[in-house]
Amino acid sequence: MATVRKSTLSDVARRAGVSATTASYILNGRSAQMRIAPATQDRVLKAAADLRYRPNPSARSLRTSTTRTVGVISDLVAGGSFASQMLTGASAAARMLAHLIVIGESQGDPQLEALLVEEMLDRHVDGIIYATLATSEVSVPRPLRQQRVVLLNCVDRATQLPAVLPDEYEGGRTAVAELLAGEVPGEIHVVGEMSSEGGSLAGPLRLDGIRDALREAGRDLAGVLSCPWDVAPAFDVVDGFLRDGGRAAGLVCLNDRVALGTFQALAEHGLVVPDDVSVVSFDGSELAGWLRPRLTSVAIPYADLGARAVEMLLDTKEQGPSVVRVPMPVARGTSVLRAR
Amino acid sequence: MATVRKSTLSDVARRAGVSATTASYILNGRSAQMRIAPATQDRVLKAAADLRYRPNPSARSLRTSTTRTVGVISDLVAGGSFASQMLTGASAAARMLAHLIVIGESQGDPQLEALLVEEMLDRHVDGIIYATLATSEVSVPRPLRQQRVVLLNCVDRATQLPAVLPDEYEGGRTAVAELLAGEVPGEIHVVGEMSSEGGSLAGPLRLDGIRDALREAGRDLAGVLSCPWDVAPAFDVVDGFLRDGGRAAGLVCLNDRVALGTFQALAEHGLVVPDDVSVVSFDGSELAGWLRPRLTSVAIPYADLGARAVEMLLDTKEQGPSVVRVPMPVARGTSVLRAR
DNA sequence: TGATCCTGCTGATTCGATTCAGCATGTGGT
DNA sequence: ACCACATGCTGAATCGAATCAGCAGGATCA
Repeated sequence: MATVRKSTLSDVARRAGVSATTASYILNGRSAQMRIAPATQDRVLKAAADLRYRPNPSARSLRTSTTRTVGVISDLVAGGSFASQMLTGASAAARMLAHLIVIGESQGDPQLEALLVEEMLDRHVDGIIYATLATSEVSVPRPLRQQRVVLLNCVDRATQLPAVLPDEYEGGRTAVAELLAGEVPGEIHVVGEMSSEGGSLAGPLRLDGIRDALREAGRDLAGVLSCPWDVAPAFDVVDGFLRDGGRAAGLVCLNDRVALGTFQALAEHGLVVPDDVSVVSFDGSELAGWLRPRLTSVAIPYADLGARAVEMLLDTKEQGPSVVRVPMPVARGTSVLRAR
Repeated sequence: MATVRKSTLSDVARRAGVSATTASYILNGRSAQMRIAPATQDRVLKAAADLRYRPNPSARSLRTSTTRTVGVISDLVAGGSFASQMLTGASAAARMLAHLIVIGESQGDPQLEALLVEEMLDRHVDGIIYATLATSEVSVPRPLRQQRVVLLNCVDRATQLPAVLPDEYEGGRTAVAELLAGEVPGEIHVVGEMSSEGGSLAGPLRLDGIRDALREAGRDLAGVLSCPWDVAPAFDVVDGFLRDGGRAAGLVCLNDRVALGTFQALAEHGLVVPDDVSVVSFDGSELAGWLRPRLTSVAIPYADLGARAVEMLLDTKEQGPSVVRVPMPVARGTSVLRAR
């Protein structure tokens, strides 16, 4: 642990033969306003380089009360690659802006959440990103309200805080576009829950987009096979549908897990994707790429969301509350029957 | 942004009618050695509570040069839930020890990695966890060597740094135990790559465990279907095997993606899991739970790894270099034929 | 020759907590 | 009545950088 003693501003100043004050001005790029002679400037810069001078962030923070860190608080119940990707984006954006990311996971526990918020505020993070796994409506903890905050993947109607979300409505339209770019000679159904309980906002918006896009194409939505967004429920509902003699040429699954369940049910009934049924989905998860055939999925741009959130947070142009919708790109597979 | 002015130690001291020195001693639990009168102690504690005093971490760090943060540097190429789970564990453990986690993702880029290391050292993190996605042999960046470091999911033979890894060998044995707890009236094969290139250490160790456990049970390994650890390659190799007339009663897949490919190939050949073939796997990912039937998988305890790494890092008992192997628990599904 | 201005720098203070060294009291012993 | 000692507290320095106010010294002008 024999760490080399770090050199301080005074070390640099001494080596350059100037006062710490002067060195400070120069190293902070304020030479101009302070009328520092170019020669002096060079000497100090050289000294700093020689000594590998790196300012002590604690000292700086103490004076300026900014820490060049941003806190990310999420409920992200481990597992999904959500957190991972979102943090990747956030972390990259933060690096660009010379910040580091401090994380805290509330695991959905309001008390833990409050603790984490407090701890981050104690440490004077320059801002906090409040993220949720599922797109949802939230009520941010009190102490956060008068801080720099950006909501990620959620909104808080009460407070009008700035937020970053996927553009679910356009995503819905995109899914339909993918489907109709192929051959779909029959009914189109949606698979997935749309009951508004649970607070997820994604479902209704995607469904709106799907409905509108279909209508504009002169087709309509034959029905919705309603189920929770998971593999087994999706299997059951699609299995039931087929067992009852239901037939569809196109299925829009509301996420990739639903699509997996759907694939399994279709296989069980001897139906082949995409020859018998075309399938598109949402999430753009790894899973989509693992299926046979590979699934066309409208992706949730987690990394982008993370990056945008950080940028908004650190953007000094203090624009008012605003909600940014990030486009959902397509991860294209071969689950849609090609047009002849 | 109208943040309430935070109260300082002097505020507390003034309110309690003592000096800042005294307040400091009391709040740091050093009343005893400093012979503070109980009454004074109570007054200070009360004042601190009244004012909702929270020490300023920057000031404290400046004096003590400890920051109550730990850095996590990983290559974690987004996507896998690896990072997410590992951070969950790390973050929980850190909370217990009153620390926060600062993250940095190197994306496998040594230059970026060096930058991140530097930035974290600048900020005086109390220690760094150096993590890799795939269990592998690494060479940690220079500046890290004389710091408090714990390797996570990797080892550095050159430096003998402490490390935390899954117990892959025992995991291999566990997989076999799961398989043989059922009915496996025929050959047992392994599916997955075992060439030692790439630096992944998991494969060979799992394979050793598998071989030893089989031998001890009086069975042997009929063969290894070699392929990269991913869905499509696994599908191809198993498909080829079956096409060539190969038959197996038990398959040990080296990870869950391989197992998915294997499931797909088996289905293609009309083979039913577990009736015709029993399958076990490694990873314990969500995917295992999504398959039909649910896959029995020996889990990589990411959260535990993260937690253990943090604990080792912050454990002051400065024990020498040591390598900890964390047990791999079973996520049990129904992919093994039940014994009659 | 002195008043004025500009140039180029520096001293001293501040941020908030920690910590060493030491200073008043009060108590006990002789 | 005087010294020794324990008790209970405090002053001042310190960590490293930022920043305000201001000071020499030379040039410029009347």
